[in-house]
Amino acid sequence: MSAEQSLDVIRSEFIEKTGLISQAEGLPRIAGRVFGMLIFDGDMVSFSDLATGLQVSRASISTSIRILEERGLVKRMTKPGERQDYFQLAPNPYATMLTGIQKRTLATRSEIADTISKLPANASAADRLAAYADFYASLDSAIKLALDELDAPTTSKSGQHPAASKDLSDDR
Amino acid sequence: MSAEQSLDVIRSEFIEKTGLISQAEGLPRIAGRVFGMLIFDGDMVSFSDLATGLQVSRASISTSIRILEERGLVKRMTKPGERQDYFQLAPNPYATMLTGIQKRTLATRSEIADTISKLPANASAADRLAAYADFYASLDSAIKLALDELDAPTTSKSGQHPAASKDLSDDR
DNA sequence: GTTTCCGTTCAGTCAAGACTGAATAAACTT
DNA sequence: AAGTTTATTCAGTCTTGACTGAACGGAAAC
Repeated sequence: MSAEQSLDVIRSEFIEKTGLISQAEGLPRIAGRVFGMLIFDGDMVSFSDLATGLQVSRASISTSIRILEERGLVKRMTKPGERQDYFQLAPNPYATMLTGIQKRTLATRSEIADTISKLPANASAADRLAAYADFYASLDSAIKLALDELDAPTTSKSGQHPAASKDLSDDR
Repeated sequence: MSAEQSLDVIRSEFIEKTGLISQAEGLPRIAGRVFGMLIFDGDMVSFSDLATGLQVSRASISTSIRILEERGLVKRMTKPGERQDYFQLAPNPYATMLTGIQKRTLATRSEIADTISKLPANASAADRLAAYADFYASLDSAIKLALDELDAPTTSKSGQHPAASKDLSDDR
């Protein structure tokens, strides 16, 4: 089962994928599908395009868009002479996602540090708590690196990103 | 509100924190509290200690432990002459967590790559899909770095971890 | 063999939240 | 002003999954 697939099938499979992926990241599934549709269809997708294209109520589109806007992943646009709202991906949505993750990581890291600071000096738990904090510390510095890698302006003339050609099979 | 706090209060606040943190990471809250209790109380925490200490049903402890064991975060032990099971943190739980995250990241990365490979050469979506894939690529390499940082044996004689002394306020 | 102690499984309850339809609001058209 | 078109809000439904109590199974103690 393979060879050729119609672009429509590829497209809708991709949108379903992004729905599931985003769900795993903590977003509602529909918001993920909206995100996927914006990736695939590109600029200037209208509100009703989203509702009909994803076969979902306009109310769901409204709340999904709100969530995506709050997270800074999507930008709302208007066309002169048109009443509808149009949407597109925000400039660098992925860096924004990472920044959000970073914020959360930093918060939990400092909560742990807070507990450690309250601990009496002889507490036997201190070492294990420190290891727990270290985990979030290295997570934090890793995110920082990923951010650097991601929003490096990429001098090459195309919008091509640096990691695009990375070998996918080089795990560990 | 401050000055001194009893160790018990500090402990239970910490356990509640880990419950919430783990919930944000996708684990059930009780599993997070079990994890927190193992961090704080250390080796050899018995099954019934967990149930009574966290004030939850033994059934909940059972499933939480199962989840934590499946993820490789917790080890089950027994004491000679005792019928009860005892638990402690697995050797390097945080590296294991990262490995799990890495696995998922890699999976979604290859799903996106799969879609890209099916795309006709002239597809306008190609660039945006590539950027999406790049995001997971840099996430992946960041995780790899965090792993290196984490399970570096740390030559210093104590179990102290390298990032322990990192300045918490150096964000970006 | 019977009892006791533990852990697991399973059916059922409960709460959280995703999604919808209907009502509302706002802006433009006529 | 009345009527369209479009987005948001809100009450209600439905699904998912966390958690519990009770039944079960197995292993040691008696």
